[in-house]
Amino acid sequence: MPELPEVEVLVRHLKPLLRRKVIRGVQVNRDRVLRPTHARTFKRTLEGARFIHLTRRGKYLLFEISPRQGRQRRILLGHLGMTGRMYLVPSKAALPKHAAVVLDLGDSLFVFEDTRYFGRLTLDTTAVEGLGPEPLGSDFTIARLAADLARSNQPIKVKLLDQSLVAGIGNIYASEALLRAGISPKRPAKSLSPAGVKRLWHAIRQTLTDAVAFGSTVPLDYAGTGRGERLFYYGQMPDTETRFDERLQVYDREGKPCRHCSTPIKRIVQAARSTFFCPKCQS
DNA sequence: CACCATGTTCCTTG
DNA sequence: CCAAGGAACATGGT
Repeated sequence: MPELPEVEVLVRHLKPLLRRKVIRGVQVNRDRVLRPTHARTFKRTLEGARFIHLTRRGKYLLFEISPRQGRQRRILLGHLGMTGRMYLVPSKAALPKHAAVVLDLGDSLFVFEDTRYFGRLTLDTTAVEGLGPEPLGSDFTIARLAADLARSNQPIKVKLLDQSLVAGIGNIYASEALLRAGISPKRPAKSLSPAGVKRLWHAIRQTLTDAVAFGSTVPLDYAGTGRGERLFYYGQMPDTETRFDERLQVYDREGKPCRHCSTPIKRIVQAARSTFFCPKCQS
């Protein structure tokens, strides 16, 4: 579930639940997700620490924590990788098979579950230093996007996955944004016209904004009753029954009719990843 | 068994 | 030095 919209919704959900909570205990089941922090350091730093703020940067979660007395506030950096989830469960709840890290908050447990263990929960924050602007922030301007694209020969779809260009777009929303902009994923980044860049800029922001809005309508229940806890990547709207995948225009729709012109959606592989597009709507 | 998967990083090649 | 491509990471679904 991990692109910017999913992370944004998760952050909004967790923020009030974690505020001022003190970490009473730390259980690390998979050292790899702490990289490069050592389990010892991780436990020593977090035990007794208090959650102060939670923000998002690209696909990363930034937990600001206040360690035990005297020490400087620190950032605990989270990333969901491909299959990561973070949620709270009752203290006595059974833990999932792939619970990588569990934090005891006294009245509940914070669980970082990750089937494939590609995610992170670490005290090393260097990963966010190389990120480009927030796509929904004021630093991400049409002029900046145009200037950055003009220096790249990469196919535009591949370039959109470059987190130093703009932070937070992943494989699903890259295809979705390009359909919205009417631009072929195969076009070299530098070949986009000024008008094309402008359409892409709007498409990126609209696609992500819409996804966040959709996710915000999905009832999340991490409190432990066990239903609706799968985040909106797998969720559905309570009113319309619209499933997440039914909202997508091209992603994972190879061979199915384009929702705009009925032309079969095509799938190609770029940089070893699937790209979906409508050959008629995009050029 | 084969192939595919929401992501990032490292290594090789040019 | 940089750009681009591919493999690796690890597990599960179809």
